[in-house]
Amino acid sequence: MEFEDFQIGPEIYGELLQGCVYERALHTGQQIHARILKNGDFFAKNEYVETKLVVFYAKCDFPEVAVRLFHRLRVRNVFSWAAIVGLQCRMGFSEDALLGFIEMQENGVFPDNFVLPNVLKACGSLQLIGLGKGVHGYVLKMGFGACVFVSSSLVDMYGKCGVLEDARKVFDSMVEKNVVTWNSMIVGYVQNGLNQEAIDVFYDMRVEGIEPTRVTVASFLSASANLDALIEGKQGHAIAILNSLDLDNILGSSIINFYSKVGLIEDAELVFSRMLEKDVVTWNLLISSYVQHHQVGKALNMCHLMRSENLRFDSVTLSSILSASAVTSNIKLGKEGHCYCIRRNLESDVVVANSIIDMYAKCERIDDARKVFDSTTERDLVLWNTLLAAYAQVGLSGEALKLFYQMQFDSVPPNVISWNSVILGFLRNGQVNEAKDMFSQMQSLGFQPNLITWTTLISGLAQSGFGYEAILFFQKMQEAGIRPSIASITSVLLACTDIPSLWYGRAIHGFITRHEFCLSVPVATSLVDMYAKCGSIDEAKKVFHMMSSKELPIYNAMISAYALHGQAVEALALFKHLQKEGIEPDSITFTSILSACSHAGLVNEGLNLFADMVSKHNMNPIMEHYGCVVSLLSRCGNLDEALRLILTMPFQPDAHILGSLLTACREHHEIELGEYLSKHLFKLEPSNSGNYVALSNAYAAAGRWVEVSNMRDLMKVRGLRKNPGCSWIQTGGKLNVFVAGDGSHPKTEEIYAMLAMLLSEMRFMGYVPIASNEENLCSRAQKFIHGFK
DNA sequence: ATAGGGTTAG
Repeated sequence: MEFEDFQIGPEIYGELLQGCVYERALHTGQQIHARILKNGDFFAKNEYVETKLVVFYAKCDFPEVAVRLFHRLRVRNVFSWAAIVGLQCRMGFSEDALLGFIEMQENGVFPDNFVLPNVLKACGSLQLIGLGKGVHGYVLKMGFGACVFVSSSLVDMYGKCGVLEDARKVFDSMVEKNVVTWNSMIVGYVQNGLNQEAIDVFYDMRVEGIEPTRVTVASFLSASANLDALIEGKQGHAIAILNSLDLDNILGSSIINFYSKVGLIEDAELVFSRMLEKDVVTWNLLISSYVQHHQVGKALNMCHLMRSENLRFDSVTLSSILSASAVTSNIKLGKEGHCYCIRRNLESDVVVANSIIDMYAKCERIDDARKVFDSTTERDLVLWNTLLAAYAQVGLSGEALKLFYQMQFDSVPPNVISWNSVILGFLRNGQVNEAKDMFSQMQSLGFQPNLITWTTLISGLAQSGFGYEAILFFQKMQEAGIRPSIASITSVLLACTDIPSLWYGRAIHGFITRHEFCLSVPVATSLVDMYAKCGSIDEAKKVFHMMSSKELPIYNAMISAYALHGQAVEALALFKHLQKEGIEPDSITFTSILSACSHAGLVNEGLNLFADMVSKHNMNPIMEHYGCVVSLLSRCGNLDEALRLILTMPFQPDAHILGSLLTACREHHEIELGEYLSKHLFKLEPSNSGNYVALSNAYAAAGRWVEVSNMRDLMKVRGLRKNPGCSWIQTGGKLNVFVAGDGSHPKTEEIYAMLAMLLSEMRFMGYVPIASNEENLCSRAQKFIHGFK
């Protein structure tokens, strides 16, 4: 028998093509295709072979050829339709897939259980819940509900459309479930933020004894990461290892994401280092994790390494880089990032655009932020909120409010974050009543104030000098059942400092202890500050010594406390101790220690420290540092040198530093210079009562009592609050009455008696006199007595 | 049929 006698039919080629589909062997399949064509029409025009060719090219993702062959088909059966719909689905052409689904029915071909999963997938990705429900009806009518592939796709479709109740109904009604069914349910919950439900389904699945796959574990890890669920996530990692799941990019990324979100960066780094192949997502995860934990240097280093692995930055990488620029106010890096986005066409991405706007805002370039905002076409809620927050931050409440109305005009309804920013904007601009008004408006419109709303108010009120109201809001927050955060506690402590009220301060301290808040560094720092400023250095010391591991901020607070109480020796000792502990002092430390020297009149120590700060610690002095030195120089009567320093320092003098010189003018009877400085000061800060007090004191020192009482009237007219310094004006005023009364010199005892009265009056007004108040008053009184003798 | 990453308020 001759070999040629075997008749090889067209079906054999169909089988061969099917083999190529399984193997995804494009090249072999193309050779078979060539042979079919060579063999002539009997083979090439066979319906089975033609269909198989379409299926082959479709499965091998060769859309041009697949579609061309499909259009040439004389008979389009359910198999070729399924191949084309599936191809369009895989290529992301969901609309075309659905058009195919409709067209096949118009041509009398009934979709089968191979087409339906793709159709449902297309409905899901387009979120066409109406059509999806229609397909669901078709599935039930045609009896495909029992097919686990179809029903799992229904679960997925409902999940993608956000209708979790229906996804669950389909899921629960399924008699036969496989791991994909379970996975689809878990994924549906995770993607819709129902993380706890996802975890519950995962546990049910374990009880049923279904072996998890990479998909299961990856989704479970996402849910754990979103819930900060440490134990669950670690279990997920353990399951991945115990089941010897392949650590591919997706599973690996999920593990890294989990560790990053719960703050275990070292573990994230370890998993990263063990991954054999990494893609842009893997790198981005570690980069954004570094940025979120303010390790910008490490993040940028990772960017360089990523580039050396020949991976391109994408929009996610860029939003991390721009965030890094924002948190460090690095405008140079930010602009480079912005340029990169323009070159690579990434600015059209809303998240990237948002990061660019935020970057410019945080680098104090609000006009540039606005320009970028105006250039965007697609504006989501976050984008509006970012610009709103930028205006609020700097107290441009009018702009913020305009934006708040404009976003509603553009049909973007504000959320709690938007309301919080508007409130913040008012508070930063000193518009306390407007802020409170917005607070009640938001509630009447059905928005529940959250922790940040309350904290914004408490902090804003405390900073604007409404200490009592701040404390009241803190109490109201408890009544609303919101547990305070560290930020709200430090804010309410600031409120106690503002009043100042040792009584409330102690009450808040008691609250902290009762509610078992751990004495964290920021809380302890605020407590030290509060006790010091409310007059109890002993309690400040007690809190300070309670902290076992001390960090720089609490040292700074304690040094500043000693400075305030005139205990410069203790401040200097603590300053030395901190350096012995190996802690490098910062700019704030020097502000405190210099002010201690300045209050105690330790001229040489202060000048030496100032010199050390510049030469040994390589720091650029800020206004406060100059202020202390100016005050030191003034104190020893070196007004010329103080003025020279002000004129040569690298910035315009602020009200505080001029005020400090003004105070010196009082001490040294330089009334002309004092008046000259005052003119500038009232221009700079017309509402700073300290300036009025300082000038009044200068007048008082010169015995010009008419001007003293004029200044008091001026303060009254301008609605300025009385502060502890005002008592000194009164002292001057009353001394004058003494002197003028019968022409005799005032007696020491009587003056002291009067000072005692003043101190009790201060207490009555709610001020807790601190040691320096008493010392100041007494020493000044003595000077007067000498002056009058 | 199912899977991973980035943005806003104190």
